[in-house]
Amino acid sequence: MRDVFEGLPEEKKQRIINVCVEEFALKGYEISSTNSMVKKAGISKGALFSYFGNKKSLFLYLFDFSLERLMNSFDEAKDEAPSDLFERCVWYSLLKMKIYLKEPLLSRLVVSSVTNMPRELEKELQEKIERVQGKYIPQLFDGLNTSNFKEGVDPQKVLELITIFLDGLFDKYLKTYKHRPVEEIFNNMEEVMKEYNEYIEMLKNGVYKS
Amino acid sequence: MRDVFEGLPEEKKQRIINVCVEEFALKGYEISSTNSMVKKAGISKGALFSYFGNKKSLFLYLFDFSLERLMNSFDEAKDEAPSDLFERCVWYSLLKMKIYLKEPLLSRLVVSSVTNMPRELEKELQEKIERVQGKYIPQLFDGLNTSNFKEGVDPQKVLELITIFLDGLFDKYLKTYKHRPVEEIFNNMEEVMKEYNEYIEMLKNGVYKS
Amino acid sequence: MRDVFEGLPEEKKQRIINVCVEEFALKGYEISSTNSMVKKAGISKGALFSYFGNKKSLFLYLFDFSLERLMNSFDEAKDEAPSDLFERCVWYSLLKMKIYLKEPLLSRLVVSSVTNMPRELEKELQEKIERVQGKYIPQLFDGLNTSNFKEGVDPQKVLELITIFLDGLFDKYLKTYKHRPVEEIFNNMEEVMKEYNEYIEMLKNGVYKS
Amino acid sequence: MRDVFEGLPEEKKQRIINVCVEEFALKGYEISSTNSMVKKAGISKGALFSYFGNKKSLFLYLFDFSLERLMNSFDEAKDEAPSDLFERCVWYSLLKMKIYLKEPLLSRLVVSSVTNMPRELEKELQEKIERVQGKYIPQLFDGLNTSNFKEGVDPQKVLELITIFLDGLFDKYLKTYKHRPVEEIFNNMEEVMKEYNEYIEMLKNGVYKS
DNA sequence: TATGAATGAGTTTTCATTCAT
DNA sequence: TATGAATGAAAACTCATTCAT
Repeated sequence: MRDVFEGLPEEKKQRIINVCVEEFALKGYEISSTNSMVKKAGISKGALFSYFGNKKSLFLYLFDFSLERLMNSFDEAKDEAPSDLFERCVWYSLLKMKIYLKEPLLSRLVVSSVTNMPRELEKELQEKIERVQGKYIPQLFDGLNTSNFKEGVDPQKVLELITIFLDGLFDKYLKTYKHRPVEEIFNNMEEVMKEYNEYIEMLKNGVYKS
Repeated sequence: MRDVFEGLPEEKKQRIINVCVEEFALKGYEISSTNSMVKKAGISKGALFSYFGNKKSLFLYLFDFSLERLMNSFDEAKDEAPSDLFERCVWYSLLKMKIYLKEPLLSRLVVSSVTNMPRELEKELQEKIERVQGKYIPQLFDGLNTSNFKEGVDPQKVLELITIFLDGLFDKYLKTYKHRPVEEIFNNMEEVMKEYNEYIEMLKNGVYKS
Repeated sequence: MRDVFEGLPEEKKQRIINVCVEEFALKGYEISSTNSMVKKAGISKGALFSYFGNKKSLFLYLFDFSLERLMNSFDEAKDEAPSDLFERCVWYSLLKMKIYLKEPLLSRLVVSSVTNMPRELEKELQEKIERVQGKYIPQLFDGLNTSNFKEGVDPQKVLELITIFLDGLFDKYLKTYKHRPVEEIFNNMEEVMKEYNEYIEMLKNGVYKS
Repeated sequence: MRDVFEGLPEEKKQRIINVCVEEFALKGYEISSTNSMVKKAGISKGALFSYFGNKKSLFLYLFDFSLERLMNSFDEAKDEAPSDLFERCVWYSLLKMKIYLKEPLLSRLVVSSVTNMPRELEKELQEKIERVQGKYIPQLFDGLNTSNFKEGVDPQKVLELITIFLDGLFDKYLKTYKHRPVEEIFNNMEEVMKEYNEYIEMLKNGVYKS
């Protein structure tokens, strides 16, 4: 059944994936309409359902597809991970940002359906997420050098502090640039980096007089 | 049109608001059903639509209502704001948490419809959010004492650092306690405060050996 | 929900019932189309589903409706039941025929959905049938006079013999007159009666030389 | 068009026929799915439609096929027909039962589509049935010995009486054993025969005191 | 003003049939 | 000939919105 879809000409496959990902990413699972998808993709209702069986399977296919593509981008960059905690976190945060900017729809599909899980998909999505987290999170925070830390500072807590902050910063950027073209963000990357570094400096050395 | 609603007996108005807020807060804009609302509120379909015109207006009314109530809670607490930057931020973050716990449905309605803006409402919501931010954010961070700061540290940036971090921490708590009863959170408040203080300590004095 | 339907003007109720009974009686449950029903009845899709909820409930309502009407006709005639076994059976068979001819669609709906039970309705229909049989069958074969029977003849077996035969004869008439107007059958009633009597004579006294 | 099908290797033809007969016999015309048939038969959709043109023609082909096979079984047994009316009828009824048990699917296809004629096929099926009845019925009741009959008894009517009764009895058995395995019926054959004989005795000599 | 029955375009899904390969 | 992907009308059902009462 899904083999039929996989055997389609690449151009057509891509068109269908793009259309459906866009619909799901922008509207969310429940509101998205298979009607609207087939119209935009220029295929028949019957075709879509012969490829994927039903709306739920279609969504899960696209979720897997998106997740894999995003994770591949992570894997490609994995070897460049710096060993210093701060640098590692910054690198990771910027990597997330680059990937989001390179694949905004795939990213949105994954992120929004995880933060706002449709009831019907809860079990399946939960499982997929846990599998990915189990595989990637340990990898990303392995082999970290914490020798620079003050005594009495819990490295785990520091990691959490930085992660929470950088995730928040990431969200802020996303909101800021949501309605602007992608290029503009890339052009401002230098400025973004400068800001990152300022924050990191504060986290490293504190903001109070010693 | 809306005047008719405002002229209703207070008890009936409240009942309608409560029912509709709950529906929207728990299910989201698109999935929520006016049918289910009128049934739960014990009014007729015609009534609801004569009060609010359509689903969209109903939602925007409730959004305004919720936002105002939440902002009033802020205003009431405004005078207790500590003047030290860190204390102010922590106070603000805890205030947000208390308000969320006091009015979970109003808060959820606002927060979830901002993070997950329904297509149809994007413009209007964007505008409302910006108006509120423009009014409240400067107020909240006025008259701060920054005399403890190291030289060369930009107080505005520090503010942003802390705010972003504490908002992220807040979100983490929300997710953690999403499926548990409100009381449990109050009971754990002490532990939460301890964690807050640890993080604040790190932010103040840094995590690297000086 | 069904109250709404019951509260409709009698004329409209009848129109809807007639249209839906006809569709179900002639096509059977699965093939019958709610689309086609609403078109023929001149109401909207929404209306039909607000009256009955879904196709299954609609059908069960009409089944109950039909069964009750048919059973009422039986009840009205009950007191005229002869006490002789043969006469009783003939009377019963002719009564069935008269009712079938008076309400051919209601009868067909009931008969055809019992002989050809749609999987989806099996449980419900089975139950209804059993309830009716439990109530009517004992009534119909009560107080029979079997004093005329030869010795060694089991009255129960005779009853079965006659019932099976008369039911078969009934079916034969139905098939014969299926495509002809109802009046024609009424006009031929005399002939039908004659045939019945001939058969009964044979059953009573046998066909072999004694 | 159908020649292509007839020219197929016998094994393939049989497989297709078996699969389609089973589907139609168990589900009925309208509910049966050509999709499911081609899957089970291991052929392509195109093939099925190139052999038979459309679903209707496919069904009519299988109906003819089934009818012919069943009628052949009758023909093979024809010479064993007893000449006494009663014996002939009983023989005939048991023959029908044997054939039904030997070819339950072919029989079910024919019987169920005759008792519950799909709208779309009514005309064609009607015609086929009449042709078969016109050919076989006279044959089967030829050369009967009616010398044992009472005077004044119309042999034609007796024949009809017995036929209608035995057909009804047959139906009753079918319903009784509908959900049980075929073997069970064969095992109970003795009991069935006993019941037949009891009824026949009643028909011969009547049930009233002479 | 208030009611709630009525509307109909919308949803997901199925399936006999066609036709390019 | 044979294939099976593609088609699209049709199915059951929903729901925001309207309007006669």
